[in-house]
Formats: sequence, structure tokens, C-alpha cells
Amino acid sequence: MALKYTRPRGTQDVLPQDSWKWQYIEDVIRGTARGYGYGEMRLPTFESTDLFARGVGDGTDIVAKEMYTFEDKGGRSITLRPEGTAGVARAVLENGLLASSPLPLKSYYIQSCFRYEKAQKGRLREFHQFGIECFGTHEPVSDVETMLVARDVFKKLGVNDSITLEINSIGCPKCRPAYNQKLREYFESQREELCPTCKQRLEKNPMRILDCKEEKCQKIAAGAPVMLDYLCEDCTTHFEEVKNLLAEADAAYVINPRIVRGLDYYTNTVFEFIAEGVGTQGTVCAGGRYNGLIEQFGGQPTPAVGYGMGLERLLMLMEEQGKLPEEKQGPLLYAVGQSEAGRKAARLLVAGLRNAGFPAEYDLANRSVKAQMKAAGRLNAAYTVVLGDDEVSSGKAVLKNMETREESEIVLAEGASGFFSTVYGPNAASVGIIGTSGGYIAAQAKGLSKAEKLETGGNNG
RNA sequence: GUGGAUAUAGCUCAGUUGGUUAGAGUGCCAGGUUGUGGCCCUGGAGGUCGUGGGUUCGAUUCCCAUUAUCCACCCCA
Repeated sequence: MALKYTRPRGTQDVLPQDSWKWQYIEDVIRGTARGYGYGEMRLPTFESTDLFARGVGDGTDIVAKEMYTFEDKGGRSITLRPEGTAGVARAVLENGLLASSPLPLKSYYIQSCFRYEKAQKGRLREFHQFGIECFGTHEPVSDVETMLVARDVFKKLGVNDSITLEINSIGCPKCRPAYNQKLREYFESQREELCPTCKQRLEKNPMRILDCKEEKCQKIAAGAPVMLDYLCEDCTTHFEEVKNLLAEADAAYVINPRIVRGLDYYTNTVFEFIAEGVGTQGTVCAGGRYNGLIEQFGGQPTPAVGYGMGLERLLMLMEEQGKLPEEKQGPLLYAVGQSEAGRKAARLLVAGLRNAGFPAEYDLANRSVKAQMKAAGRLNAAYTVVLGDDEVSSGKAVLKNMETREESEIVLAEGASGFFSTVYGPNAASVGIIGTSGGYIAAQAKGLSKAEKLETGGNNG
């Protein structure tokens, strides 16, 4: 097929048959973040290029090759956000939040980010992240709290058991230089064995050699000195406390001395949540403490910790493990209309239900009764009622439970107001639909077992 | 940026050792019951066989290019 327009490479259409999955995940995340006292930030999709260029530093070719950068009509260099932290830090400073808000400042976001990369499994050019950032405290308990938020999200989504938390400490500006020196000396001695990329890393950021995937480099790295052995006293205490608090919270973890960060504003704790069986894209969530960032952005030195969680990978994991809720909820009632009067009755009945917060449908395509029934079945409607001239004149109709195929007669009664309204009692048996329309028609149904369920679903109490 | 695979109906895919009207399943629409879903039967709509070029009497099929998708590498803030 030669379509004229197709979606840009590395982007995704989320269609109605799938969007509920995203809503489900997002609901869980928002609920969890709120429960921990994190407030949502909604920030610009694009920012001044400098913000990211500086934040990322000159570590790799990230800036040159992997950012969506363009010039706007005012000649400004603009970049679509490749991650969340820089924007949050910018917003925190720009809005004076560190001075005006109670500290620590706890914020979260769910947003799309953009990286110009070759798309593959679990990796898109426009992707979605949940992230949290906590500013204004250096206490290990804040590091751990951010991790616990992630843990809770995983638990609620049912994937906790297949995700491992790996932690490490990369020290601080006091102790890291000495370690880097040791590391450099170590790798220098085996320089010729390293892959070309790692030879470059040796100059700029030898710690990055530790997580190189080249087999040779891994072998060499296995014997390299470990940051944990070179932490200063403060950093050691901090890391110990993080471990204690994780244990206290019953949050399993493993220490992985090879977890590092490419950026130099990271300090102390770094961590990743890694899923089994998602191949090379197993990292679902990665973050750490970045005490150096706010200062780098021109603010007062301010400790901070946070992470980003990849929602595509999370969803992938849930789908692989069958952890998504199965039932796709259909309308409570599909009112089948036959004849003009019947269709009008169906519209009014449905309007009453909708007004009361119950999803309900009627035919929009002038289809036959049979076709409407078929549509109701496909939409997974809980009940159907056929309304035609007979029902309108006799005031009686048949309500059909689509699952059990049971049919029960319902009374169409007159109501008080000019429109259909819906009332329902404290238990399923007494739930009813009562509609009115200028003395026209009302339906009272028995046994709407799904109504209560819908009620707790929370549209209209 | 590197490498591999793929591209035929809305979707999942057959197929033509190069030949005239290109198939199945599923989905969609309708009929089989002038008003009752899922099963069954029947019919219908829907494709310039990714795009461009080449070879050929003739290309959806062979060749080249190109684009897109998928997988892996690189990278991963």
C-alpha cells in the first residue's frame, strides 16, 4: 500500500484498543506518586538547546547526533527534550521554588521525550517517561524514598518480582578524582586490549569503561579497582545508610559496582531497575543522586536525587507477563432502536444513563436491529434493550443480559423531569434505570449487576 | 552511523520455476428471520503486489536503486 502519509520513524500510534493500557499504567503511577507526596510538573516539550547541551556535557556525541535540535523562526536554537531532569531543574530555579517551597521539593512528571536514535525493540524516537526528582536534601532517606516509589509502582503493576534493583555509589568530587586516577592507571596498563571506544573513554571518563559491553573490555573491567573501595568517609556512610534503609523497607537490591553515569554532576547513589528477559533493553528505570546539577545551572549548591522510568519498556514487560487487566470495559447498556420512535427512546434512555455517569450507546449508523445487536456484542455491552413502536406504546421492554443471555421484562415508566435520569440503589438488585422525557418513556431495569461496579469506578457517586 | 531480515486486502499471511480475471483466514457491510449478538450458510465491498528504474514479447515474480518497518550492534542523558 502506498500511503501518502505515514508516521515518522520511531513514533507510535496509540489506538483506542490500546490506550486503556497507558491510562492504567499512568493512573497507577499518579496515584503512587501522589501517595508519596510528589507533585506533578508539566513542562515545555522543547527547551533552549543550551539547557541540554550543558546538562549533558561533552561526554559523547549525544549532543551532536542524538538530539532533536532546530532553529525556530526567531533564530533561537531549540531542542525537544531528550530527558526530564534538566527541564525540571530549570523550572525549579526559574520559578524560585527552592526559596518559596517547603523543602525538600518533591516533583514528578509523565511526559514524552525525544532522542534521534535508530528505533528498535523498547526504543523509540518519541518515548514516554515517568520521572521523579527530589531537591533540597542530601539525606539517604530521600534516595531510598525515590526508589520505593518505583518499587511500589512495579508492585502495583504486578511486575515487581522480575525486576532487580541494582545500586552503586560513584562518590563525590572529594573522593572520585583519586579513584579516577587509580582507574586510569589500571586501564592504561592494558590500553591496547581495550576497544576503540574505551580508548576514548580512558581520556574523558574512565568509569564508563566499566559498563562497556565488549567482552574484552568486560574482562579487563572485572579486575579494575572499585569505587566502593575508594569512597571517602561521608560517601561510605551515605551508601551504608542507603543500604540499611532499603533493607528496613524490605526492598531487595544487589550491589553492582559497574553501574555508572555518563555525566559528572552525578554523585553518590546511582541505581537501575533491571528487568529479566527483556534482552538488551532491560533497564526499566535509571537514576541517581545529582548534587552537582543545580549549581551547574547557576543556582546555590543543592542536593538532589531522581530517576526516569521508561514506560514503553514497562508496558512491554507487563504484556510479556500477562499482567495487564483483562477485561475491557464496554458500555453498561446498548439501547437498540427500531423505528423512529424507538430510536428516539433509545437516545433518551442512553442520555439519561450517560448523565448519571454510566457509559451507554445507541446506533449511529441507522443499522438494522440485528446489526445493532451485533454491535452491542462487539462493544462488550453488559445489557441491551430493544426499543420500537411496541415498547413505546406498551410501556414495556425486554432487557437482555448479554453475558448470560437472560431476558427480563422492564417497565417503561413516566418520570418527573424532562430528561432521562438514572437512579441506583445501594445494591445491584435495586439498581434501575429511570428515564423521563416530557412524560414520554422511562425504563426500570432489574439486576444491573455491573452498575455497582461502574459506580465505584467513579464517574458519579 | 554499522549489519541482517522483511515489504502482496483494514489485519495476519499464502502464491506465481516470469504469462491473460492475484488468493486464504480474519475483520468490515449485507442477506438467510418485514425486530434480537457470539455458531453456521450465502453474497458484497476492499489490492495500480512499498516506490522508481532495468532485463523481457510480457515483471507482483528476476536484477539494481530507493524508502519504510523489524531485529541486533554503536550509543544510552
